[in-house]
Amino acid sequence: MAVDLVLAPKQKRAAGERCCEPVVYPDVERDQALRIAVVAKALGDPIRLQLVDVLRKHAGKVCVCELVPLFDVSQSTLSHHLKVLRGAGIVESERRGLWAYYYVLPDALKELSAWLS
Amino acid sequence: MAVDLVLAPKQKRAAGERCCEPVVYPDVERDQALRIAVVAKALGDPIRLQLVDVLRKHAGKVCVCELVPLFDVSQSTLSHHLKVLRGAGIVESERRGLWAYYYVLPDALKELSAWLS
DNA sequence: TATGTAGATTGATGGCCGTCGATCTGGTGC
DNA sequence: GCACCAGATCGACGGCCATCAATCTACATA
Repeated sequence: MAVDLVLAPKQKRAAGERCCEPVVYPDVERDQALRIAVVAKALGDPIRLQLVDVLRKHAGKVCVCELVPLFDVSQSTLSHHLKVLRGAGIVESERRGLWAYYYVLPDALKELSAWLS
Repeated sequence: MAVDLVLAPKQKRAAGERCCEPVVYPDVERDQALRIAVVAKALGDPIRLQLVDVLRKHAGKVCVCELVPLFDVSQSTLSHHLKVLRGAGIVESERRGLWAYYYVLPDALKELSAWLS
């Protein structure tokens, strides 16, 4: 119970010895780290990564009906992945009649890319 | 072009109308996509992202005891995150006496970074 | 109107993830 | 030997994720 108020110098590191250089606080702020992590997390699935790859290599907007046969998952699963990418702000969609077109937002990957460099 | 050469009767697309450009297969192979996704997934957590940020900004190797107070999680949780990063091939560790030092592997983020550019 | 179609949504399921306290490991110093 | 320490590992818990078949929603065409 009664603890010695004084934080005794239980520092045992031998004279002059330090484990390493002084503390360095993260350069990226918490908000920024969160934003970047959200994008990275969305890219953290092989199918979503390849989805973004296809959309990026394609100048225009790609119809979902062209995307589905490229992958070995059901249509509903692919739709889910596209929704996740939309939620992360990486892609956007546009409806034309029966078809839906997806495209990568220009600046979506900029912050992550910049942080990596 | 040669659009009209009709294949199946079920095709309902109005004359000459197509949903979009022809199919484009993913540029990144499945193996490569998987490797990149593994790295992205590991970075998909704010704490791990900031961990990598600190280690990267630091030239040498950083002691775990300096990392723990930077984050609002328990020591065991931080140790877990470091293990995940190690599993993804992003960081490596080295023991010196009681202390453990972590550092970013030089080429760890190269493939992801290259893909983003 | 009725039928067919593209794509989104729902609900269920099994597995994985982030977090913690507690414990274990092995190196240090008395 | 013994006590202490840094860091890894364990076991458990709650929540989130990837997947599917089934269903729903618009739109298009007859």
